[in-house]
Amino acid sequence: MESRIDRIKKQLHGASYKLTPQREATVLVLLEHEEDHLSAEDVFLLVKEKAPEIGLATVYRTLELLTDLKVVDKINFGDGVSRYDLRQEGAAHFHHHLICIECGTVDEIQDDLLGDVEKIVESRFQFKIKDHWLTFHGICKRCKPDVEDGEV
Amino acid sequence: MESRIDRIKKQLHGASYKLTPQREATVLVLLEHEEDHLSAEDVFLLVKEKAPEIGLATVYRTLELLTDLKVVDKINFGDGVSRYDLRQEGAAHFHHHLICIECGTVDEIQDDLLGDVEKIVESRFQFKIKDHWLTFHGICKRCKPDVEDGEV
DNA sequence: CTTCGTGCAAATATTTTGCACCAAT
DNA sequence: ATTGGTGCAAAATATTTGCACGAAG
Repeated sequence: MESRIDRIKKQLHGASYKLTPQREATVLVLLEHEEDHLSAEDVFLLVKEKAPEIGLATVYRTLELLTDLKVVDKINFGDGVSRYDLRQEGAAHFHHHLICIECGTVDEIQDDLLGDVEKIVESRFQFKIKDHWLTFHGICKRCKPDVEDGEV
Repeated sequence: MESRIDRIKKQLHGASYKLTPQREATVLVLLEHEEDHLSAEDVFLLVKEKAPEIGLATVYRTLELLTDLKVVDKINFGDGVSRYDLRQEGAAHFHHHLICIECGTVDEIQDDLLGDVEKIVESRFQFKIKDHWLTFHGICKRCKPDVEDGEV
């Protein structure tokens, strides 16, 4: 069976790029932290553990490359920093985020919630949708004082 | 009849801030460019025309103040710059954006499209929604080659 | 030997902060 | 006098770029 990194390697090769050790280490960090929303600096520090000689500029260049290839999405939560999220393979759409204004946690929603909304927007505004970004700000279940939440 | 700027003035006073000439010039620029999505630098250059002695730091401080008071929303389209949008008065929710990947135009949608989606998210994830950000990327009607668009 | 990719340092861009000064109580 | 607000310059942050060098065909 073909692994995720193999497929990313093929994508790179298909676009005439090499999977150098630095790029591989970067992709591995992203795979190992799929749940997180790492900044370039975060990625840099984690990659440094595998490949201490790597430079921050290379991480930026790799992340930009992966963004162009649609391997990752570059997202922005309004703090001054860009964050990088691996795309779900084969996902038609970008996933959504729930940001807790109490604790700052960012949860992801993979569900496709916008099918109906997109139909409305496409017909009402004659706008051909290619992708969407949906973020909710609010209070997550862990911070809701009035709820006795079973698990976490 | 009470004007928009008067109400903003009252909001400032209510929070123990003054509407200084610099702040007033900044708010006026925002009111005159309600359709646009101005960066701090954009606002600065426009305010300079009314009040040439103003400093960029003051514009930043004013925009931050207005953001805190929820007079404006600070938004981020992924280029490295924050942009500032006047809130619709009385709007329960932030408006949505349509970004054209061909021509870069940003259109606004005031419609509240997410009522049903929010209900689902609140119950499924036990997440109390306070606000949302929805942006669509795609091709606007002006850039669609196959459509003979009547107006605009 | 040519191309692509890298590390480092310098440059750039954006936003924030320190501080002295000014205006209005 | 005290407070809040400002302009300017410097600092802090985040990201990009120039360049010489190294690795791989």
